[in-house]
Amino acid sequence: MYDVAAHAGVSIATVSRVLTRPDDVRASTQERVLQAVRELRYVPSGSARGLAARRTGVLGLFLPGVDAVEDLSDAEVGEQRPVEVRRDPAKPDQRPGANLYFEEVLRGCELEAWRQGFSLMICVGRGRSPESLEITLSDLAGKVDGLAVIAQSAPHDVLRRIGDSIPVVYLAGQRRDDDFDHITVRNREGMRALTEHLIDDHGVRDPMYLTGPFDSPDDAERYGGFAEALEGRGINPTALPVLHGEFSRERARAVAEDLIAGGRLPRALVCANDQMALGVLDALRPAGIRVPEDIIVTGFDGIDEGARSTPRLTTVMQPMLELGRAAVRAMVARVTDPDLEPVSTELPVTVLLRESCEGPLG
Amino acid sequence: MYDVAAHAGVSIATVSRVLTRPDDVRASTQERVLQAVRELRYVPSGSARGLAARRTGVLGLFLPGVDAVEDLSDAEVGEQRPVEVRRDPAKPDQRPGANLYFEEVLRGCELEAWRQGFSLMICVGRGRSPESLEITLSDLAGKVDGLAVIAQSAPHDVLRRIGDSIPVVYLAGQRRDDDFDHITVRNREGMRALTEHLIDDHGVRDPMYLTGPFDSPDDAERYGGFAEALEGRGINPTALPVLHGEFSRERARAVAEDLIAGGRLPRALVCANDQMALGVLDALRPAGIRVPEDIIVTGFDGIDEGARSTPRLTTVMQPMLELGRAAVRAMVARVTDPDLEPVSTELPVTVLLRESCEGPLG
DNA sequence: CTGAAAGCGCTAACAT
DNA sequence: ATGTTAGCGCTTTCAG
Repeated sequence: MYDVAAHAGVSIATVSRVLTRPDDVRASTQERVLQAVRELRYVPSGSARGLAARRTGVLGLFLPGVDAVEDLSDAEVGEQRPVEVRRDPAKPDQRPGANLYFEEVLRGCELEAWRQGFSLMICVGRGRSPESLEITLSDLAGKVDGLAVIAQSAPHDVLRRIGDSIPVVYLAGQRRDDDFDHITVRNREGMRALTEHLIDDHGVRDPMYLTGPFDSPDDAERYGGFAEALEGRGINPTALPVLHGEFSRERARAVAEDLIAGGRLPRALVCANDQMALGVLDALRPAGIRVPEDIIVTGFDGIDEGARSTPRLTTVMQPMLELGRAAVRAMVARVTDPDLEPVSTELPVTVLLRESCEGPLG
Repeated sequence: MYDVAAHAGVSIATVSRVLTRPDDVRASTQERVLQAVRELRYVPSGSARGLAARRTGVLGLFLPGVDAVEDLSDAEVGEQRPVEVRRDPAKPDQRPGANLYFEEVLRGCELEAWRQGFSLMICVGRGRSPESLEITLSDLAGKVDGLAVIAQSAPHDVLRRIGDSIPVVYLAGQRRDDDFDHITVRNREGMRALTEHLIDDHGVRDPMYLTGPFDSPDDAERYGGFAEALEGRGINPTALPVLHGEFSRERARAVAEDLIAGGRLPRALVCANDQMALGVLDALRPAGIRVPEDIIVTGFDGIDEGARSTPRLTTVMQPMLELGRAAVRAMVARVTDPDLEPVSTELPVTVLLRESCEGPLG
């Protein structure tokens, strides 16, 4: 920067101004400085800026570790053959489809961060020990102006610690009485609306529910909405069987296969996420059971694949991109004004009625 | 940090040491410092560290802008109804499936960065003017120790400029004689091996090729491999029709429909990517044309969906995760030793033979 | 093994 | 509109 200043015949302060508030500088001077910047290939140091300005212009997104720290080989690529040819028979899907979910949030964060002139740093909370997690997080916290954390990727007490050095916003998961912003999605209302549709418009009286993991607050909310809808229509939800699919396509398929074998298929199978609903379809298809004529199947999430399956999947679409964007907006608001009251936002969802309950659509 | 030092009864230098090279400090002192850190909820400033140490511990990944700066609303969420219910008839897919590709690279980068103790900053090159792109990039460059850039997301001259302040590694795309590392994938060899399999093991003599955009260097390589295989078997590739699908599932479907209508289906349709191959299957299915009995269809990329389509898609799998990891390794190597010769790495691919050419697999 | 001191490259008053 | 100057919070010699 000193070089640039010298080259342009101005002081470093002017260079700084040209780069941060160009309007405070005469156009001719500006031009000269920019010229020097270009000639000298000057790239301003983010660290120095961050230090001096007390804000880095970076926001952080902390995601739960989906991948189980896979093969940690240091792969010496040179040795391998350039092409390998092999047969690839079908295998159960291995990757948890859950990441599709987060990728959309990520896109939303990046998009909004960009709009607001911030950079985005991402960090995946890989298992390891609690301490290493804490170090990772605190390290991250030191580099950003605000941190968005996806539910269940880090313990609340650690977040609270970080929360008093920078704004933290908690995404999805359980709403708790913390000192940070909280953004969730209307899981309950979405599932209730969907279930009511099934009851009111399709005359379903005995839907089965296929749940996810026990510790999923999202799923708990969804089941709550399901139960509420039934109760509101005079149906006792506790009398209905609940199945367990762990949010996994494969597990759901197995569960559905059991149902088929036992001849215990209900009129409708309400799944706590799309992956499981797809798994159910996987089981139904070869058995020759028609959807929705013989059985209605519904999902939750609104993943892309559900819009292309056969039949196309009725589901509740979560605004994942908006989740990310809202997170960034919340952080930016708080960076601007650090002592705002913590706010709790619940984003709207959309029930998408498709073929798996409606049959062929126009 | 001064507080921590005071609290622990040591100098700031010692605090620094405990946090960066714990082994240089007596265990008891260390413990005292760590204690103070915890009590004071101290989070070290990344900016200050970066400035003093001359390295930020952050790597950057620059991706091409896939999303067309969608609705830039500032969405006041409060006003919306919590649930909307609506019918959702099938529509052509809108999102370019291409991002799936990059998400995998991103995962690879994040994984390897984490392993190497770096953070990862991501930045999407949203259209805009060339200057704004340059500003974005230079801004990013100032915040990281190294930058990985995915092909075609930024002009080479800008990258060169950045390249002399920090290491730049170029991913995929055309191999050029630049001053930075370059990591690609064996597009040519992969497509050649696949095509040879079709000729040698399935007796195909007149495959049609479905290309992507004209300006895709990846596609050019792939077509090159295709042509080489034919020539090597005494078939003249220029005598064979080439179709244009723009890497789009919808376009490919339309093209295939034309072919069907015209009764001009070849024995095999070799697609330059998986999305197009899936589009072809979309067209073939309702027409009652059997794959692979009536026509063989192949893709390229190895996206998840191809492993689950009906029939499952024969393809060439690109090591996207490895691409990301290799990029990070290259950057780290260069951060360690800045004046290494630029290296050019070509990652191996795998031809995955599945039902769309082999028929039912064990 | 620990402390003292000199910056790292910028921004933000404050002057002019 | 531009220059001067005092740090920002840390790492890193260099002594001890």
